[in-house]
Amino acid sequence: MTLMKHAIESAIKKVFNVDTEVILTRPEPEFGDYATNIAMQLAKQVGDNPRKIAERIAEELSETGDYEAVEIAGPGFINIRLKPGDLLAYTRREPTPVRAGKVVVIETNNPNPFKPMHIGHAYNATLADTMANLVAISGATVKRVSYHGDVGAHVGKSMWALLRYIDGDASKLNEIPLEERNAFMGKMYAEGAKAAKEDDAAQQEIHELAKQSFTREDPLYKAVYDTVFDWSFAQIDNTVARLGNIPTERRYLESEADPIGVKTVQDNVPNVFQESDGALLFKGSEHGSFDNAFVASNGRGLYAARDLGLIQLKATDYPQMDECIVVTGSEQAAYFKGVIAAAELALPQLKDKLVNYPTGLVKLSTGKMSSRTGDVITIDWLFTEFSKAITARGGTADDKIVAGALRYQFLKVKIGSDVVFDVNEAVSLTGNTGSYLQYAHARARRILEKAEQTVAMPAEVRPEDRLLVRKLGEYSEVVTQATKTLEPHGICTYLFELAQEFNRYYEANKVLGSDHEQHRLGLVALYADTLRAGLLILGIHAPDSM
RNA sequence: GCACCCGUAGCUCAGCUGGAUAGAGCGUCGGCUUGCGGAGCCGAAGGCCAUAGGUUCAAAUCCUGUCGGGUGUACCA
Repeated sequence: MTLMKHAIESAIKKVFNVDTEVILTRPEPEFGDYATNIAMQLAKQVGDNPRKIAERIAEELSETGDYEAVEIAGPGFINIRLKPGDLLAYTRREPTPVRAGKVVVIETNNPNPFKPMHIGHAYNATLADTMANLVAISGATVKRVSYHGDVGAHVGKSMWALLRYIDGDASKLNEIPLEERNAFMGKMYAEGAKAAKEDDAAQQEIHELAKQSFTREDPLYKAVYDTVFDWSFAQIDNTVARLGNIPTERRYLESEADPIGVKTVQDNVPNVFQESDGALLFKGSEHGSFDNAFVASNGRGLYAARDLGLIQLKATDYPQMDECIVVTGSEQAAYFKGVIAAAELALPQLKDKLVNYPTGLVKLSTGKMSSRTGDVITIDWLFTEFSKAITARGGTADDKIVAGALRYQFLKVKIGSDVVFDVNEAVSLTGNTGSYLQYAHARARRILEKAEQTVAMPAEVRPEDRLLVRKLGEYSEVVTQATKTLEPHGICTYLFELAQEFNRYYEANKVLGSDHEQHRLGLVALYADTLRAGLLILGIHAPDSM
């Protein structure tokens, strides 16, 4: 494509003596393989009508003999049709390495211990993990990390309920079976949250217990804390792995980030932070955010200070870091704007390295959920529902299949839009779903498996192949675009279109036993490999059977 | 109040670096048994792209106003 772009640019230079950048698009297949509207853009500058300009350029391009056809259409579009050989060459999967040589640190999960994991965590984790995949595809070295709130208010709430539950005997926790721990932790948190809201005395205790989370001096407190802390991370690690995420290489905790952040804030008074009512605040309102306290009037570090500390921990662990990506809910967008602005002022060496991607919320079509009341859709429940649906179709529902369906549901939506999660739709397995793609892949593999000859790259493009081959040729462009913006949804759309294109082909053209068996097997293999490669980027397993 | 995000088919969403008849899935209605997995394929109905202006040869796409929805707004995370 770059070659073609340059060819057109130099044709323009030659004919009109104008330097310009040509953008090629993919038009409707009836028009050709590539199109550009450059003639219309040049009309004013060159002072001629667009169709004439287009004709001059087309003439020049035709003379090279590099294309099957160059045509003018409509108000001045130049449509280019590739030669069959080139059409095939374009199917090579070689996305442009737009981040070659960079080092990128990205948080690929950040659920808090002591709280239940819900569908929102699954969304954040799968999206961030997929973005990390895109970073890797773009030629960078990816460092996957995680960050968790191990101290503070939510811990106080859980500890309040936990301490009442054990009633002085920490060994009571050992009686809770492994498979009930998640539900138990959720229940404890919900109870504490409820008490904090409704009962003033309890609120005082919870406040006290929250403070203790920093020191954990009391032996009973420590025993309970340590046990549930371990349970939490066992759950988090297990769930994240189950979702198909690649493991992280470093886990950061708020308790370790806190002192570093507090010191940074204190060291930068008054140039970056100002004292106000005893608290140290950052005037985020002057940076597109809002004024926010980083250190409380009692000297304790707040969330923002911890984020400042976290950034430095990352920079220390990964001194080559060029970019530091955090994916969060959109409700934190303004907050992060403030943190990043403050960080760039206090830590100028990190300027332009910090990026926050705000995502939409996960909403359920069935109604609201709330972790406060314990009324949440858990990830375990989702896995169970998917399994049931797949089994009902006569398929085998291992975790990899289920995770694929789940991931796709999250990834197909543009980052920033809310994900309306309709469990019935997600589980339906038809239409634009992960299951459709996995099934499509399995079917293609099945054909190859049955073939009694070795499969090689197709050597030609027959007329009935054209649409499929053209679609295959879009892979590198789509993936390159996705790596630039770190948005996976375009890959989802593309893979779905590709699978549809193949299903059409497959419906109309017999492969095994046909006169063109060898040729068509080559196409099937190329398609199956392309589909698998795309799914791999999304972290979705492409099964050979299901 | 102020700031940011959003408003595309009944529902859920693509399309937004301006371009050729606005696309898909679900749902609805109608087709497809010889041929490899029907979790599929083909077709139909369904849109003043919230609304009013502006910029442009060209606007769903850019700018402004209005209406409607969401989120945020310092010592929670």
